[in-house]
Amino acid sequence: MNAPVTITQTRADEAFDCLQTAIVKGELAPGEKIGELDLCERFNLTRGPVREALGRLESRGLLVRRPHAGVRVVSVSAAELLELYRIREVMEGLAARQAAERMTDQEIADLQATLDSHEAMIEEALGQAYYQAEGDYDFHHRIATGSRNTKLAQMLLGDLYYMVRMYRYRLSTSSGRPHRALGEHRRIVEAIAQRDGELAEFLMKRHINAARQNIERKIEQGEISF
Amino acid sequence: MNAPVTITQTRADEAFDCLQTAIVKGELAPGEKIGELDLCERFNLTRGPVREALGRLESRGLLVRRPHAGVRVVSVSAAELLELYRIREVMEGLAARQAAERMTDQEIADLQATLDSHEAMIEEALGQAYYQAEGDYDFHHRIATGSRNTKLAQMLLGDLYYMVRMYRYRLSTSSGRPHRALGEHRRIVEAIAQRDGELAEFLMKRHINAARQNIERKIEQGEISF
DNA sequence: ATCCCTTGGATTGTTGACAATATGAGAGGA
DNA sequence: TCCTCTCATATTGTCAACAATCCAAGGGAT
Repeated sequence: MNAPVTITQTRADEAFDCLQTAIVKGELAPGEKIGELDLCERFNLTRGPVREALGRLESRGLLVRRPHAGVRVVSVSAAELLELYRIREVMEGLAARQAAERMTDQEIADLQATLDSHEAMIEEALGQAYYQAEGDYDFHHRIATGSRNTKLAQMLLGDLYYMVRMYRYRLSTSSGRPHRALGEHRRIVEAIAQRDGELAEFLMKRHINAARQNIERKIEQGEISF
Repeated sequence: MNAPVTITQTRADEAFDCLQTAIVKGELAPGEKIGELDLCERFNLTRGPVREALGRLESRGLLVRRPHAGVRVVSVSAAELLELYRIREVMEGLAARQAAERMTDQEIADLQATLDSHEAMIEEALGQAYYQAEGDYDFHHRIATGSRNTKLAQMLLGDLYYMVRMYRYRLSTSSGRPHRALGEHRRIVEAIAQRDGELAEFLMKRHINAARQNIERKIEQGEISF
């Protein structure tokens, strides 16, 4: 009867998580060169696990490493960020379609519940950017897993979302957007609830396209520094 | 004046390449448990680099690792393989569209040239499965890079294609398919040459969808063992 | 003054040994 | 005969020292 609470994982996993969150939260700025022993001291780990974590992060595209020259946090240009949204558009469109076909009724109910909670947050918190961002992430997360497409979910959750979130922290969504986004979310869930995969895909693609255009506008207006 | 011929990269990269090709070529069967020491002896490397390579491969989804229990080559079920093609459909559709917008005239000419060479191979080699598979890979490879979408190309070339190729080796394309596939390739390139992104996307999606149905049929007919 | 080469220092890549843990065989009991 | 528990073994995870490589500062030549 071993306690399944064993959260120990492994040192390398620990390093991986720490590094990933540090990158996503912006504690390590894009383009910044990071030394291995700096990280070791920072997380109280030895070089072995840290090194393995660096390898994994590099393979996922969050870090870029040059042999013997150290690793840097990947710096994504404005153009590349927009390209990321183009990818999200097609992939999450597919996720929405498959989610409409495969999500359980329970999952759909939960999804609607989270939207209600998001709405409450927006109302009371005057559209606090943070809650909106987290809520948005939650929404897309659920749909990705709801697609029952292992690889698709893996690519979205393990690759793209981390990259997008990395830039969310400096891209506060514009004032009016949270409400509109919530509305779009509602319509997507509606389509899913009606098991209309085609419509869900269409709405999701339009939703992400709108988000992309929103960012594009901000870049043109110089509200973002890269 | 250092000789730039030293392609040695690093030991870990070497291990990574060896392992990847070994997996793709089927020398390490899906589901097979592989010990670190075995690999060390196999590639004449020490455990450090091998271990790092394992970490990277795991992060890319080609391996699955359980703490203290060893790593196994990922075994993809028939259903998951079909899901992979669903992902390819939307992602390569996007790639084709962007390639139509961004490829240089030279790249397009090269692409057409490779198709000619593929056709010659099919004619003379009686549709040798091997050439067809490699040619097909070449075609999709060029379009992915031609999209000028860094992340998209990275995901296709670094993740999906390896997984698909891994199963290509046991999925000899059906007799009539190479000719049909070549025709579809030609029409896609035609659309790209005319800078018709929308059409290129449509044709590419249909092309991959056809390939998926082809596999689905084979699975139903029990021609494939999983 | 500028450019190129050299050299010292620091950082990364690699190695082999040590510690922790899961797998499997075997003994004992129901 | 089957099941459970224990323990030995092999394999993995981790650590600290060694070797290889790049980067920057400094000196000399043009």
